[in-house]
Amino acid sequence: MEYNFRDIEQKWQQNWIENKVYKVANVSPKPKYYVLDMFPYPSGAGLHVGHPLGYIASDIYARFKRLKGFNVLHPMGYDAFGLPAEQYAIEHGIHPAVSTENNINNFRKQLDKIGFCYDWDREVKTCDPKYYKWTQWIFLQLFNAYFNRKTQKAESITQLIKTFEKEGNINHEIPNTGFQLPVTGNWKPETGNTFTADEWKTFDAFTQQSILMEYRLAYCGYGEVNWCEALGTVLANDEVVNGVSERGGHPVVKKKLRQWYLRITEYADRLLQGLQTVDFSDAMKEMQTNWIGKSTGAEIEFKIVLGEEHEVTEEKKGPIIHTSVSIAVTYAEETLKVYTTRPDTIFGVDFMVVAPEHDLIDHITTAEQKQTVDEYIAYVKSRSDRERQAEKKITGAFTGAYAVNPFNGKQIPIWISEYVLAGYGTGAIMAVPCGDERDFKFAKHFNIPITNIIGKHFNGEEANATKEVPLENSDFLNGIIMKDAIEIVVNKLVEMGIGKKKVNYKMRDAAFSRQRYWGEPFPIVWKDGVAYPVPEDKLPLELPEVKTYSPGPEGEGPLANIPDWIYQFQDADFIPPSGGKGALETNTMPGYAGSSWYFLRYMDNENENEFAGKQATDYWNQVDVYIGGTEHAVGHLLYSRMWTKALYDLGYISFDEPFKKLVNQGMIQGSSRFVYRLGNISYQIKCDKEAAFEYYNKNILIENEWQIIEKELLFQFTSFLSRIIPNIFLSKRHATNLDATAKSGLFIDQLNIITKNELEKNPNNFILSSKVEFDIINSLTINPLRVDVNIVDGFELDKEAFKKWRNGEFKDAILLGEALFNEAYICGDEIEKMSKSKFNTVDPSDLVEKYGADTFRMYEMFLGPVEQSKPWDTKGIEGVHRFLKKLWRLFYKEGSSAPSPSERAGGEAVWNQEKATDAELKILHKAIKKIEEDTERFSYNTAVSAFMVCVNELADAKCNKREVLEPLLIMLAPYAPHISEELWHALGNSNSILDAAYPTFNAQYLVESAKEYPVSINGKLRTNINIALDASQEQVEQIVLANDVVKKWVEDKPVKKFIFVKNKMINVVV
RNA sequence: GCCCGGAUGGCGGAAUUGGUAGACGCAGCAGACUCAAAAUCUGCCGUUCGCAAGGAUGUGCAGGUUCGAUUCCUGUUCCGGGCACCA
Repeated sequence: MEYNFRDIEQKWQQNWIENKVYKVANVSPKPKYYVLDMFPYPSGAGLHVGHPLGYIASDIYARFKRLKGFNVLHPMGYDAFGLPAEQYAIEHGIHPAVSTENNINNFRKQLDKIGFCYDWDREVKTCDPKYYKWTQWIFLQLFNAYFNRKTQKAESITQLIKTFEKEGNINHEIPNTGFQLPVTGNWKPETGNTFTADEWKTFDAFTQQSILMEYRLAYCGYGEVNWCEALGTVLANDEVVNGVSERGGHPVVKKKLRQWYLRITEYADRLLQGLQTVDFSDAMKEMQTNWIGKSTGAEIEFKIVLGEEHEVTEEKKGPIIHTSVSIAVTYAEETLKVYTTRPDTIFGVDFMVVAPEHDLIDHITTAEQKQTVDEYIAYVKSRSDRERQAEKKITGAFTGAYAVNPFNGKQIPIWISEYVLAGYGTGAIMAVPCGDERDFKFAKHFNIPITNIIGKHFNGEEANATKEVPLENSDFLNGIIMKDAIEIVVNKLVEMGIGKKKVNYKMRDAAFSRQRYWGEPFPIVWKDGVAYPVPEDKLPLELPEVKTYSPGPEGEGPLANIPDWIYQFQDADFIPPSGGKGALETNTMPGYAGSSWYFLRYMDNENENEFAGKQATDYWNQVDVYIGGTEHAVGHLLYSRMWTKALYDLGYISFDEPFKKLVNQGMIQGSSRFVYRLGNISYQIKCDKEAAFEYYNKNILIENEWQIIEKELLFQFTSFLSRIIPNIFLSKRHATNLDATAKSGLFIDQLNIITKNELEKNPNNFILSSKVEFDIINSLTINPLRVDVNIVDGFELDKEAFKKWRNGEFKDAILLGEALFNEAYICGDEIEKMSKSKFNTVDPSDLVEKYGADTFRMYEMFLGPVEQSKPWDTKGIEGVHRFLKKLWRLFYKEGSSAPSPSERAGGEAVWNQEKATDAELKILHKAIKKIEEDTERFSYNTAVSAFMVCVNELADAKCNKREVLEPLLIMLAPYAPHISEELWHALGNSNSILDAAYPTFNAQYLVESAKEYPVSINGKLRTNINIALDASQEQVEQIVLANDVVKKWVEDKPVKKFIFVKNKMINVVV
C-alpha cells in the first residue's frame, strides 16, 4: 500500500478538529508550558515559505513538550492594525477592517493546511474592540502612573499628587531635563524645576496638569515627524526615500507635532538588569544593551563668547601651542551645555559641534555667518537621522561664536553639523580630534588646528581613542592616566558649579501616536488644553466608520475630520470647566500598542472584566519559549518588556519579564531568477540607400543614433531593433558575457533569422521590407528582469509558462537559449529577500498540495538551523518525501497496484510483534538520545537527519518490529503529526499519539567496549586502530607504536610526546 | 556611518566542550529491476597527482596561539538583519 498523504492528512486534521484535541485548559494537574510565536501581521500577500519556519519550529516544540507531560499553551492570533491596510484602503477604497478580515481568513487557510496544534479558541486580533478595549485600558494605567525613582517602580499618579501636596517635588524631580509641554500657567520654573507644597497648591489646574504630564508613563509632548506638504500627511521612515516621498516624489521635511510618548527611558536600568534573568542569545542582549546605550559621563556648561569680540593669538613653542586672548570679552546670556563621556580630554577640545536643531543657534550665530548657517540648516532639514549619521561626506557650518574652556580660557569655535543629533545627550558635543575619529576628520576637513593631549600616542594621521595613556598639554592633568583624570575633572567642574556627573541613555522615549486611522483610538479627552482620561465605562472607545482616510487640517489623523466622533460624549466628564465641548484625541496608537501585551490576553482571551484574570496569568506566567525574528530585537521586545514591568509594578501580574527564553529564527531568503532582455545594440546593417533615406524622412531613425560608415552603404544604428522586436531574451551564458556574444557569428545569424521571420509574419512591415541585414555588432546591452521562480525549474525557464506569464506580456518573446537556438533557456539567479515584488515567493500551500504537510514541515526544518538565514530551494524536498515513504514501507508492503486508502487491510502490513534484538534496540536508542537532545535545543535539522539515519538503518536491518517502530513514531509525531497518527493507529492504538508518552533513553544499549581510534602523526591523520576503551595509557602507547603504519611514519625518530585523549583520538609527536 | 549576525563540496548543511572536516539530504555519474517509464535498490561522488596502494591540498582572505584550529585570538573582505512612524 502506498503512502497516501492527502487522505491521511485530511482525515486526521478533521478528526483533531472534531475532537478538539488542541483545546487547552487553564487548570491542569500537569506542569504548564507556554510556547509562543511572534504575533504575525496578516499582510495581503499571504504566507510564503519563509513565514511558517518559526511556526513549525514552535509547533514541534509544543507537541514535544506535550509528549513530555506538560499542559502546553500554544496560541495564535493577529497583529491586525497597521499602515499597509490603511494604504490599501486609500488606494482601493476598501475599509481596512474588511481587507484585514480577508487577509486573516486567507492566512488561516494557509496555516491550517500545515497542521499546527494551535488552540484556536484563544485567537486574538488587535483590531477587535473586545481586544483593544484592554489596550486602551492599559494605556490609561500608564497615563495614570509615574515612575518613582526612589522605589524604581511605577506608582499611581494620585499618590504623586498627594506627595506634591505634602512636600512639593523636592524628592521627585522632573524626569526629563526640559519640559515637553510649554508651561504657560501660573508657574515659571526657573531654578532647578522644583516647587514647594505651598506653591503646588497655588497652581491652577492647567499648570498642575502640565506638571503631572512631565511624570506620567504615557504622556503628551512635541516631536518631529516626516511631514509631506504635497500629500498633506505624515510619512513613515520607509515611505521616505532620499528626502522625498516614495509615492510621488514630493519633498519631505521635519515638522513638530503634538505626540504621545511612553516614558520607557525611566525603565532603562530595569530593562538592562532584566536581561540578566532571561535566556536570550548574547547577540540579542547586546543589541538591546546597545540600544538602551547607557553611558556615564559629564554634562559641562561652557560660557559663550560672540564672534566679533574676541581676538586670539597663538604662539607655537616646540610641540606646544600657547594661546592668549587679548580682548576683554562679553558673554552670551546662555551657556552651551555638552554631554561627554570623556571629560578627561577637556584640554584637547578644539571645537564644539551642536545639532542643527539646537535652540542656541539662533542666539549665537553671528551676522556674517547667518546666511551660511541658515543654508546649512535648510539642507539638514531634508535629511533623515539615518542619512545624517551614515553620511561619509563631512558637512558643517561655523556659527561665528566661541565657547570658553573654563580651565584655561581658550576660545573654542562652535560649529553645527548634521552628525550631531538633537535627541541624544544635550544635542551638543565637545570635539576632541586627537581622540575621536569623526572629530578628527571634521577638523581636517575644515582646517581646524588640532591640539595633541596624548603626545606620542597621537600620530597626526588618525585619532587614538585610548583611555590608558598619560595626559599632556593638559594643565593640572598633565601626567595623569586619562581614565583616572575623568573623575578629577568632574569633581572640579562640580566645585566650580558648571558641570555634573551624568548618566545618559541613547534610548529615547517611545513615540506612541500616529496620525492615522487604522489603530486604537486614545481614551483621552481634551478639556481646555488638558488631557483627561476617558472614564473606563466608555471603553472600548471604538473607531468610527469613515469615508476617507485623509489627514486632518493640521496633519492630525483622519479622525480629526469627524466632529460627530470627536464630540460624541455629552456627559459631565467631557465638558470643560470653561464650557463648550471636550474633544477626543484624534491620533491613534502605533502597531506596537496591541503587540506589547497580547501574550497576556491568550491566557484568558474571553475575559470581559479584566485584560486577563490574575488566576490565569499566575498559572501560565511567563512565556517559556518565544520564537521570532531578530528584526524585533529592539522594538517589540523592549516595549513588551516595559509594559510587563509596568503591569507588574501596578500589581496586575506577578512577573516582570514576559519571555523566559527567546529563540530567533533566521530568515528564509528568496532565490530570484532573472531573464535578460536585449537592450540597445550598436550595430552595422547593410541597408539600401533609399530605405535609409526613407527611414530618416519618416523619423523612424532617431537623430544621433545612426551614422553612415564606409561610403553610404553601411549604417550604424543603436536601439533600432528593440523598437521593432522588443522581447528578445538571451540565456545566462550569453547575457553574462556580452563581448563574446557580440562577436558571435551565430548570434548575428540569429538576429537576421529573427528579422526575416518577423518580416514573414508581417510582409507589410515597411521597416523590415527593405534589405536589412546585420553585419557587425559593436556593443550590446541587456536589461535583467526578474521572472517568477515558480515557472523556472531549477535554472531552466519553462518557456511556455513564461509566454503566458503576466497575462501574456511576453507572448511574443524570442528566447535564445544556451546554444543561441531554440533550446534550454537558463536563467540567472540572485539571493535576496523573499517578496512578492521580486517574484521569488513560494506558497507553502502549493508544496503541501504536492508533497503533504508532513513532508513540508520536515523539509523546512531540514533546510538548516532555525536561527540561521538561508535561501529557499524547493528541489531538496524530494529527499524528505522519500524518507517518509521509506518509513511507511517499514509498516506496509509497497503494492504494485495500490488499494484505496479505506482498504487499509492487515494483509499488507509488514510490521510485527517480534522481540527486538540488541542491535535493533541500539539503533532505536541511538535515535532517542540524538533526537530528544536535538529537539530540546531546537536543532531540528540534525534531528531530521537522525530520523533518516534511523529509518535507513532499520530498513537495512529489515526490522519491522513494533517494539522499535512505536517509540520511533512517538518521537516523529511532533515533526510529522499526520503520518505518525495514522501509523500509530495502524499499530492498533485507539487513543491519539498526541498524548503518548515520550520514549525513555536507555544508555545500556549503547555501551561499547572498543573504539576505532584515529591516530595522527604530528597532527596528520595516518591510520585508525581499534583499541579497547578500558585500555590504559601505557597499553595504548604500546599498541599504537607497534602498528605498521605508525612505524612507517615515525621511522626512527624519537617520540617527543604521545597524546591520548580517551574516547577521542591519539596523536604521536616526533 | 553605528550595532548584531554569517561565510565549510556543484547546492542546503553536519562536526554539541580545541581532537577522524564534509553526517544527512539534493543534484550528478555508473549499475540492477522494467518492453519502457515511474517508483525502488546498489555503488561512486571536495580539489589534485596516481593504474593502484598511497600522497599533497582543503572550512571567505592574511596572520597568530596549540601536539592538534571550521572551532580560540588579531586584522581584513563580502553578504544578511536592525538603526526609533513597515511589521
